[in-house]
Amino acid sequence: MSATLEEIHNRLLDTYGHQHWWPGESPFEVMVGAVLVQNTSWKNVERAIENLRERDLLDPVALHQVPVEELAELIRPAGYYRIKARRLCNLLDLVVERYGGSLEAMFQSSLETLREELLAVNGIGPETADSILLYAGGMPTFVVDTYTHRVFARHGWIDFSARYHEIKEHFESGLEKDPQLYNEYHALLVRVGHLHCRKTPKCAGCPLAGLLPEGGPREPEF
DNA sequence: GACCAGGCACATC
DNA sequence: GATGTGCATGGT
Repeated sequence: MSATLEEIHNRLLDTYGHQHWWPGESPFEVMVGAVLVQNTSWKNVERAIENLRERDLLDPVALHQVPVEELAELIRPAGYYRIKARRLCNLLDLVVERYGGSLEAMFQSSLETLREELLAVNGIGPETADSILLYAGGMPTFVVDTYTHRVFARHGWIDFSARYHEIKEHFESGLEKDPQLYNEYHALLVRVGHLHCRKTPKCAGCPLAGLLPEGGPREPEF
């Protein structure tokens, strides 16, 4: 590896600046957004969240009262609306039944315990769980997404076959255990990925282009 | 019209 | 463990 994790981060930060992901939103709104954004553009998620806000449903107990069919219609703009409604209900069951509807109480749990509990919810996978823990709870867990995988594999910094947990460990073992840093790093990777590292790479103008291996980006099948 | 987006569960081999 | 498929709206 020709650049450290910190150097890569700083290069991205110099280019794009702070991303302010989920800065002024409530933890609950962040949690809902984490589910709705699964394989979906953020723009669509915003419309769905607006629908909930207009009805004062951005509250765990209030949203828990809403029948799943009604919830589905409200979040329709986010896509996959029927399955996401079910997933939100599953998550709300955990929040309300185990933590009395208090996210504050929920985030008192240890990172390890809470991560297990979230992963046990049908519809919450590793990325959604880590997004909730990091962005809603401020807990130090690194979020890995498609762009993280793609950007790092194409530069030869990890293997294309690396699994979620391996990539997460790669970052967490090479960085200070700092939620702010994890937050910014992940957001910056999404930013550079969105601009330069989609299914077909656009390396011209990419701040990481100078770090590419000989012959350009690695390409198995993505 | 084709392609894509801040995944996940489930079926099958 | 590795692949393949369904889920769905809205932007480019």
